[in-house]
Amino acid sequence: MIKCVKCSLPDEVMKAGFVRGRQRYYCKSCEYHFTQERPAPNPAERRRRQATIADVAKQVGVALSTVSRALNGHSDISATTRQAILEVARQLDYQPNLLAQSLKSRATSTIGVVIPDIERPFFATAVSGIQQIATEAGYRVMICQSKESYQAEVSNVQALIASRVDGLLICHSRETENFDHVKDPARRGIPVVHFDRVCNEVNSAKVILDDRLGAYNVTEHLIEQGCRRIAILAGPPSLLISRQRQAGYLSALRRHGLPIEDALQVHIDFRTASAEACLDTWLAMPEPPDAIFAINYTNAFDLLLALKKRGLRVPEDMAIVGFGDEFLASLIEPGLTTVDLHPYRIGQQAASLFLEQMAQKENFVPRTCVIAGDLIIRQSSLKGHGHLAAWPA
Amino acid sequence: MIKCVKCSLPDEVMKAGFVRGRQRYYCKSCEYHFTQERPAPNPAERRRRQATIADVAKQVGVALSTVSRALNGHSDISATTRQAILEVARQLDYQPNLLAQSLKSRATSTIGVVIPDIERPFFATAVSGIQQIATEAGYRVMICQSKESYQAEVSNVQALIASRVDGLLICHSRETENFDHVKDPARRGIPVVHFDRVCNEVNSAKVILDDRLGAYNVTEHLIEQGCRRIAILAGPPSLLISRQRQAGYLSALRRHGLPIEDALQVHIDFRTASAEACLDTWLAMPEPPDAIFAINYTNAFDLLLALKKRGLRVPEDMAIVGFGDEFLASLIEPGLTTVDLHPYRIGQQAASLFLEQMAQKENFVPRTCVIAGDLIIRQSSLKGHGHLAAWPA
DNA sequence: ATCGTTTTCGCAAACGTTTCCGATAGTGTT
DNA sequence: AACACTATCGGAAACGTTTGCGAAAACGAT
Repeated sequence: MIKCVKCSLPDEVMKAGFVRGRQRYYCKSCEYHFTQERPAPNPAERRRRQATIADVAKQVGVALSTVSRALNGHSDISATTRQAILEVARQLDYQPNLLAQSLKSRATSTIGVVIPDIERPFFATAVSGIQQIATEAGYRVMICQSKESYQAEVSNVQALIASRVDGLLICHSRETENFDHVKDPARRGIPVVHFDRVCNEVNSAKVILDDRLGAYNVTEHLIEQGCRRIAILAGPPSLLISRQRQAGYLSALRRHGLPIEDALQVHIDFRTASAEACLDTWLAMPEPPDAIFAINYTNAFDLLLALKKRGLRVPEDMAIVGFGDEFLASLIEPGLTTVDLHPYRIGQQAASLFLEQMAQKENFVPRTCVIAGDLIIRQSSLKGHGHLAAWPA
Repeated sequence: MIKCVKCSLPDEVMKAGFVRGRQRYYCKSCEYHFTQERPAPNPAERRRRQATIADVAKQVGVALSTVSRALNGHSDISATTRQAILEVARQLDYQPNLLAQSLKSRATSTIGVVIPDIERPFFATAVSGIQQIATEAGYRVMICQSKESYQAEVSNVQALIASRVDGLLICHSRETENFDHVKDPARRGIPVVHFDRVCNEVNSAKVILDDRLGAYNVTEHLIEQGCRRIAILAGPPSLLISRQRQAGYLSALRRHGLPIEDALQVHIDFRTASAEACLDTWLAMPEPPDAIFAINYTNAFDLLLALKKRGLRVPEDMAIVGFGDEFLASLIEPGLTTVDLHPYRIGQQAASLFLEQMAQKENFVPRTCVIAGDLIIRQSSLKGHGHLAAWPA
């Protein structure tokens, strides 16, 4: 017979249900419910715990608050107790629990970054720029990749919000067309900064690069080199960068009074095969182009290789210019003329905008920073007709 | 005269100190201490707060525990209340606070990764591999860069511990010689996995790449191509990878009965200038080498360019092979023969080892995985004398 | 000795969850 | 009815910090 845990009288005990796998009893005399006790948890089971403020306090013989004050360098504490506490904390390998601190302070000192792909040099460098500024300001950085997937991007943003990041720096995936997931943190009062691929539906700070100007400059450079039939290998018309860079190209042609020819403007999907096919079409023309501006840097490489394969010389027979990723561009032969987009600077600027917003709080007015690209002239465009021909490669 | 906040009698009130900027009083009749009240905090000051479980509970009219059960899909709840709670949670844009959850559960579902530099393709790819496995298993990834600084590495590790990551994946900086900061998490019961640049002082799981075998293979390939005087452009002898790759090189030479010549083994500091200087020394020899194995991929590029500048043909006059970073290697002309180190696989393996350790808990025995590199043959080494000459580039 | 002041420290309430445990009301079953 | 059982729900204690506020002790000056 089961004995009551209070009066220890087995007589008055009766069964009273079965809950969550355990028998329940009721003692009539005590009017008390109780259940079979649970098997003791395996002591080896529970994970070794890290030292807490309570451990330190107990060992020193003071209150929790005193330990907290000692560790945080507060004033309300005597030098001797502070020393004793610090000593014990060191002994116990005490490391403050950031989770608890953040929960209490409602701030994590962490900013979330969402990028399409860390493997692309542009983003890796941008992240480095972000991290430099953030670290200097005492913030940690949490990086997420969307891998160009809208779904992944949304879940990344939600995870970052759930982690209560203090800010969100994002470059949208190529797929993203719905921006509700970014409006959300903004509504929650989390500062949002867009960079590179921005979104105009949200009233956020933005860092963009001047695609139009960059394309203008690189096209103008070709014109100065004596090129007269300049082709452009553009991307999908749906992409903003594609349209912007084409606009810069057209603007340069117009400015210098060159004819604009539809056959010399082709939109492709950035794949190598498409680039080669396009090149062949151009080469088969009665009057082929004397220069090609590839708005995507991998396509520029494709063209260089394809031309070499076809026995054509760069830049003598055909000048080639690209856009971005100047590190790779400097390695190949001939060196590829391109526009340095300063991804590091873009990252820095994005982080700075976040810091600015944190400092100004409510009265921050989101603004847009434009980072101008710099024309980097290398062998692939140096026809030697212009005044720039003497430049060092 | 100040009135007592309890009895409202001004007579018995006397001053009783001055604490933290505010006057303190004592009422004799009530035996009660009190201070001047603090100016009310600016209501606009306090940050907009995100909805919590309490907000949902209040609006629905149930207890906190009920809301928690509803949100977590627990069983002890009726379908109707669950629906009502979910509805209100949606209305209020409720997002669970991961900080609080982690604090309670003592687990963050986050793994910390420390790498030297995210801008290096090898690490960017490795991180991607880590992230894939981690994400699939429901873990988030927190990335830190040491930028090859020991100090930064230590502070990164401490920050990750403070954030209570569930695991630590680390590739040491070049500077790191003291490994106490990694022993620390291990002592705390945090699983540690080393990858690429490991540390043997800690009893952790490790993922390493087979430098020796890779170097052996690439050297043997050169021999098969008919090369007989193979030089090696090694790195600082202090670096383990440098010694390992040299060992593989020597082993291949010995295996094939080729003489080993000290003049053909040079240790440099990986800089471009050093590589060029070394090349010139070799070219000035009465009997120059017919192939060079550069253990660092950037040096391999340096050599390609330098040779071209000197009017020498690759691979006819000089074969060149590199090590790692096969993406870049495929872009240049001629394509660089190299060893694919499979950084993605290394990252995946590291993450898998962590998961394994989490699953097995106490009875996990740390083991070391070796990822073998694959020889990727391209133009730069194809002298056409061997049976591999027919391979597609 | 009295009283104002300063220094130092403890108590307890947050922060937002989860979860154990007990308490009901309802539902069948003898 | 009496009893056994199930389905729901609330209360409260954690998790590890920080911090406001009160209390006690020490100190100095009347």
